[in-house]
Amino acid sequence: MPELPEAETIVKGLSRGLRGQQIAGVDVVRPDVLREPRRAFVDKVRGRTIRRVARRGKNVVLELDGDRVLAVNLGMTGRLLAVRAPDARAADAGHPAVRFVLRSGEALVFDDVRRFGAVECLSRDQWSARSARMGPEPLSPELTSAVLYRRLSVSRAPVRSWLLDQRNLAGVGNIYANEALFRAGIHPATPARRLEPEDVGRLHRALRHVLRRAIQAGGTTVRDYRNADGGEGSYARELLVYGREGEPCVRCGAAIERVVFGGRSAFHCPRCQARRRSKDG
DNA sequence: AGTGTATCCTGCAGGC
DNA sequence: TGCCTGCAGGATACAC
Repeated sequence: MPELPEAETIVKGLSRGLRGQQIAGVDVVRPDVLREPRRAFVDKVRGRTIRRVARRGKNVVLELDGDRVLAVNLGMTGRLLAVRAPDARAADAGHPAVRFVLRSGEALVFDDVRRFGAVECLSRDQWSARSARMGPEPLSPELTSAVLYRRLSVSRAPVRSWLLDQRNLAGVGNIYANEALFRAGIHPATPARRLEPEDVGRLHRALRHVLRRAIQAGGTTVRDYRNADGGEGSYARELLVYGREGEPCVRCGAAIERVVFGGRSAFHCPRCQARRRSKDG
């Protein structure tokens, strides 16, 4: 599940090769990853030059000339692959959904087995509006512990659900939410507003630590995630709770538990992340 | 404002 | 062995 560190890794891998490149042609293999008719999309993208490759939350953002933005949400299994050789078959071995053929003969392929991902071409204004609906970047200096506390304190949602909501924070998904909560010693089902400032301080530090480390490691490959060159991220080795149901907690030895709420698995150590009673009112 | 459920989709693991 | 079922889940829509 590509989250912030995976999107960041992809951006780093693509930036140098894409900047300044002109998109000569667009081959839409799977139109259902678009959010508009194929023809309209192709007409907007073809001939544009890529000015910059950036990230916002979990999205990879290609800024094009003509005030257009190509926004890619990787969904569950999406990949953005840089294809160096003009007729490289490597990318076709998977599940190509959209292929951007560059003037240089190279290509950028959006590949997505399950097609939960999306590729959209928006005006700069449309993208700004979309971005404004997302929460702050967790690694931005503007997101202080105090700001985080203020935002959490007005929500009754379980803190894990709160962290996953892109309107609250941009880029955190289930893996890093679980890992950060473990490091902060907070039970994932704790109502957000019940967290004390010290809890939020620990959560803030844990989030930043986990996201930074995961970026250094090139992201987490559990199964599907690949970087722009098709390589895997190595942060899976450092996961302490995610996917480790029944295994001993690295800190206390208790068996890691999995609970499902909000339609997703939450992994935690029952001893290090003691559940707090939720008090009414 | 919150929860739960269904939807999209395919690969794979587990059960028998 | 091989089929079948269920599960994985990011974002979103919808009912309650």
